[in-house]
Amino acid sequence: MAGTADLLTARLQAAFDAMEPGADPVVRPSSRPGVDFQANGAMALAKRLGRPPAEIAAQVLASADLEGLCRQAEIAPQGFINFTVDETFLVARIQAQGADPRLGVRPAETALEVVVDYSHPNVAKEMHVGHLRTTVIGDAVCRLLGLVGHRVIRENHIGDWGTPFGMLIEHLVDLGEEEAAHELSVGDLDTFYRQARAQFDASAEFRERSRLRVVLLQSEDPETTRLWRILVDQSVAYFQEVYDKLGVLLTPDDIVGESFYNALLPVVVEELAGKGLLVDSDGARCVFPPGWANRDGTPLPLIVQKSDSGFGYAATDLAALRDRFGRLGADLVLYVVGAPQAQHLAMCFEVAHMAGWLPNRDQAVHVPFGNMLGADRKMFKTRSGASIKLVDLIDEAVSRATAAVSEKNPDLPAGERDEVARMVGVGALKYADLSTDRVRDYVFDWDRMLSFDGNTAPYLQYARVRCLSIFRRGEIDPEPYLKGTIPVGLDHPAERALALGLLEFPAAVEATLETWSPHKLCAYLFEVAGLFTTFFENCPVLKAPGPDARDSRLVLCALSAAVLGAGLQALGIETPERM
RNA sequence: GCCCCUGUAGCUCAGCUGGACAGAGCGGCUGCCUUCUAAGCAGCGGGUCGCAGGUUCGAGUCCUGCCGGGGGCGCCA
Repeated sequence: MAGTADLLTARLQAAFDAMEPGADPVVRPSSRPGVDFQANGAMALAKRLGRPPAEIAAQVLASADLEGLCRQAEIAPQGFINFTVDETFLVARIQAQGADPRLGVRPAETALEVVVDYSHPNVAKEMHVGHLRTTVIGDAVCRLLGLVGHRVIRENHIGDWGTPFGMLIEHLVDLGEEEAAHELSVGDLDTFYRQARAQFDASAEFRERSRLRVVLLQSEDPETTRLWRILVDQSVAYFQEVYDKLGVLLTPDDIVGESFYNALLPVVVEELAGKGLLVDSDGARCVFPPGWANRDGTPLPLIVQKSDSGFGYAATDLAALRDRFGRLGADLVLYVVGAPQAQHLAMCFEVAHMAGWLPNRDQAVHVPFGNMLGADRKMFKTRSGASIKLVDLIDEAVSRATAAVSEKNPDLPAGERDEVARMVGVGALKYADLSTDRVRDYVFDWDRMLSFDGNTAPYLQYARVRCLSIFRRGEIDPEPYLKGTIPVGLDHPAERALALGLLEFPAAVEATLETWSPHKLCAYLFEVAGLFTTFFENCPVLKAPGPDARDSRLVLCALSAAVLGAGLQALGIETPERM
């Protein structure tokens, strides 16, 4: 089911083609009173054809078939064509949307195999605020991809390898396995890591042990591997606790850590060398993709193998690309990774393309995001300057929401109150992250994200609850109202505006996926919530003028709840039935 | 020095890939609860869209150059 604007475009296309093949009608929603959409394409044509815009517009209108779609079409002197959509058309669309379990969202023409690389915490290191955005945005992207029928392969590329593991394993040995496992299982990863670091800095003997341990790890010494496995397993269990709290799709099965690619690294080097891409530079084996320059203007290398023969992270990233397009048969790989990695990823993509692993450059996409900032517009940190644990952030969101829910609705039973508070608190945290353009830094503000006013999760959740409460109050089952069999009238402007808004849901989903920008869906849902509350204020439902008006309005309520619910779910935000 | 991102109301953010007078929330001011949840709604006030040029019938949106903020630029990941 296409958006109304798309349908109008399709109707106008032939008329525009007749003027100039391929001419774009440029249909946009209109903000003018009484006008639903406008077509701006006549002006551009007028210039090219050397004729007055209004004349072009008139000719377009004369030949376009708008039967059953538009009640009215008017030409403004500048050449805008203003359309008012036919009410019976709107009603039919509303009924069709309600009857469609997908609410009009069209499956993608071709279902793709999409790998989404996101979250990627580090073993034996605390998950902190820096992991929130990648995890939350990645989760929303996965859900949206699934919504339109793509096959999604989540890959959590955790940091489970590298020289720090010598130090971490030695610290584990010093602590004793049981004590270490205990410490890690309570989630005190920061302390564990800091202690290891402190030992490393303080003791030459420890440094030497750590160095030797790295060698043992790399040579797959069984005992060392066993100790390493303890660190990984404990950390993965801890990550899962955080993911469960956050309500994201990730599971331990999605983990494909850096170590997974170890065996492939020599293959990567071999194949690059075989294609003549590898250049020895100061002892390191590098690829120099064209177009990147160094500080001094010399070509910038992607270092695949360091001069000490160790592999850099570029090698791992290349191996992952090779694996994803080769073994996994991916059509598309998305990297939900912070903006600072842009150059690194672009170089990896370029090299993978040169090596023939990445068929087309546009099949690997960096989905970058900016930082979370504190009120002082600096990196979000605690007063003491430490990074904030993600669990603490989640817990505080829930506790703040608990306070708010208790205050606003003291009648909720304690059990339900806690559940609602969890949905509201976590939802608010996630929505704050999703609702602004991801490439920009955003300012973290508890009060704003938990506010019930404005573009927030609680406001949207509440708008949906208001829809549902009408059914509860009237002891009405909403289900029959989504069958598309109940007559709908759109006499009141608020009803009409709401209907037009609800019909844009599929278009909003598509626009969101086009640029991997969850904030577009957020903005749409906020708009729908606003349209609904206006309708709610102006159009009594249970006390409607008559049974027909009541049923008609119940259809709008049911569909509003469905669209808000589906939209929030697609963003990974839970939807309470009461608040 | 080169490259990437960014600059819109006092604050936080939208602005649908160039369309009609730039929108929303918060904060400020004013109204609205015996009526489906006031966790809400309606209204008022508030912007030379960083600056200067350019392209265009039309620019917050595209191009160039400055200014301010953030980030990246060879063996950490």
